[in-house]
Amino acid sequence: MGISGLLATYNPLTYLPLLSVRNMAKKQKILVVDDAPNIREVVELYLRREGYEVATVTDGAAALVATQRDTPDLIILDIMLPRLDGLEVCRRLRASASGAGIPIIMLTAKGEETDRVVGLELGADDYVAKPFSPRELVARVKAVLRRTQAESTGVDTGPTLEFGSLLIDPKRRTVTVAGRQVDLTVKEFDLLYFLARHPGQVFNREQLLDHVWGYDFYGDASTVTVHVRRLREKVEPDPAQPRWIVTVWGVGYRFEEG
Amino acid sequence: MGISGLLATYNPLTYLPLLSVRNMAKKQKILVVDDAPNIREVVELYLRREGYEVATVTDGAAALVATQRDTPDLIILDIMLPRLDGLEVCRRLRASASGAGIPIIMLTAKGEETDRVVGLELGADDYVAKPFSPRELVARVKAVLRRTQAESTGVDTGPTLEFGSLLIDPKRRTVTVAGRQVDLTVKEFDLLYFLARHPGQVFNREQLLDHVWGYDFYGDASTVTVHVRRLREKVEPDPAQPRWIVTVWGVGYRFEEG
DNA sequence: GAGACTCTTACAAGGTTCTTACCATCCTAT
DNA sequence: ATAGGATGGTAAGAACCTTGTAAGAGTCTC
Repeated sequence: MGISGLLATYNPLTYLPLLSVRNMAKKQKILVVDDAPNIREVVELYLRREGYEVATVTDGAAALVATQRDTPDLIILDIMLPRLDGLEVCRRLRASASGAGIPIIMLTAKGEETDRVVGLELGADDYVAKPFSPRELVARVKAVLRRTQAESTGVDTGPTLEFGSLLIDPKRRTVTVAGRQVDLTVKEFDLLYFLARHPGQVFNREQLLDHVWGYDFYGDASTVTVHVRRLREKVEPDPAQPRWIVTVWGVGYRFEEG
Repeated sequence: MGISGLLATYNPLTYLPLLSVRNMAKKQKILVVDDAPNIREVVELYLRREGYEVATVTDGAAALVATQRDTPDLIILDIMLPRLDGLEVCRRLRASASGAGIPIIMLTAKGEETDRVVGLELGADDYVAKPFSPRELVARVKAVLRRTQAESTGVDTGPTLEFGSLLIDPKRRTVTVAGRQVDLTVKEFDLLYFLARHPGQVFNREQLLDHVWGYDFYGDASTVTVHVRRLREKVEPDPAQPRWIVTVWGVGYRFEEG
């Protein structure tokens, strides 16, 4: 008996407070495709715990059938599969009318770096390397769903923001201060745009790392400090007396509108 | 010289190891599970240096017991262990109600039947291959804690409170009195927000220390007095005749609505 | 109304957190 | 390859907050 037996025996689902997929009216369906039973079960467990509806299949051919039948909201696809491998499944889904729009997260074994490129080229939305933590997978699932659903509702790039003489245009990725265009680097822009999209709200450095740098950033919180400094240097009329990017002592930073 | 002079001699703050775990008031506990004494020592040393509280055990069974007893914030778990190996410990923790939420970092020996292990390792939040640098391990610990804490604390800032012309917004960490924004320090804000969340209820200074400063604060009750004073200075229209933060003579303070 | 207790106010010391400047590393485009 | 920019990290100093003490004002009790 392997992991599956044990897990079944101690099924923790019973105790867990089901925290929810936000205020989604209906449960979202996820299809898990992997030939290893233990992976299927662990992934299923964690996704259910988050309130998703989960179906599992063990090979590529079955994946195609299940997609047709169930029209899942997202597919988690192992690359190494019997009969029809993950890349091929991905290719066929993208070619088909019904499967083209469904987001896919690929599972790859460690060291198969090349698969990432191929997978993403074929239209996968994200990829996760084994061994992965279920928590991470869940985070990615949420991120991908958020992204793709935002896209389908037309909020591709956010709106242009304006605060007095400060103009932030996400489409062009440019910032204008008092009519003068300012060149920001990628991180600088992302940081500014994130803060400005939540005016008034205080974020500590850890939260900013999560939102701007991403879930899988191994780094120090001082990174945020440095970027804030450089951002102020470029954007603020008087960097020592910031008007927009304000320090909240002992907590973090806040974007202050005009 | 009175009692106060004597008390000053024993000022407890002087002795406290004032290591900082960032802006978290409480020290975080980490459980290290490894049978190799030198690894335990090095890891413990580096983690303590970063301000974490560290416990160590040498085998899997002890790890389960220690987890139950201490409820650590994170577990560092070697795979190769006597009695009960790391994978099994991980599995059982994930299946238990109390251990399911605790993040785990696995230590794996390099080149150790990677393909087989890959499937079984699921359930940990991160993996570090031996030999590893202590710096890297510390970086990973921080990253994992950041992720998991963002999950749990990210959503639950309390509600905005309103009492007549007084507005308390925990998301922005600002207070508005009669339309005018007032800047509060961390402690001032926490104190006000705590009192305002329990309107009418009287708290003595010790209770306020417990709730706002934390259970592990060794300090004088006069601290509360000083903070109440400054809070009134900033928030009350007439600090000498407080309208909201009222003194209950001989007992403590109470927040009075409108 | 006096004494004792409690609270308010002002202030200084010490610690923590932020800013600033600088350096190392990585990536990219020439 | 190499130069340049972008990014991430570190250390010193400044700015600010926190906290304890002491003196003065207020309040309760006898």
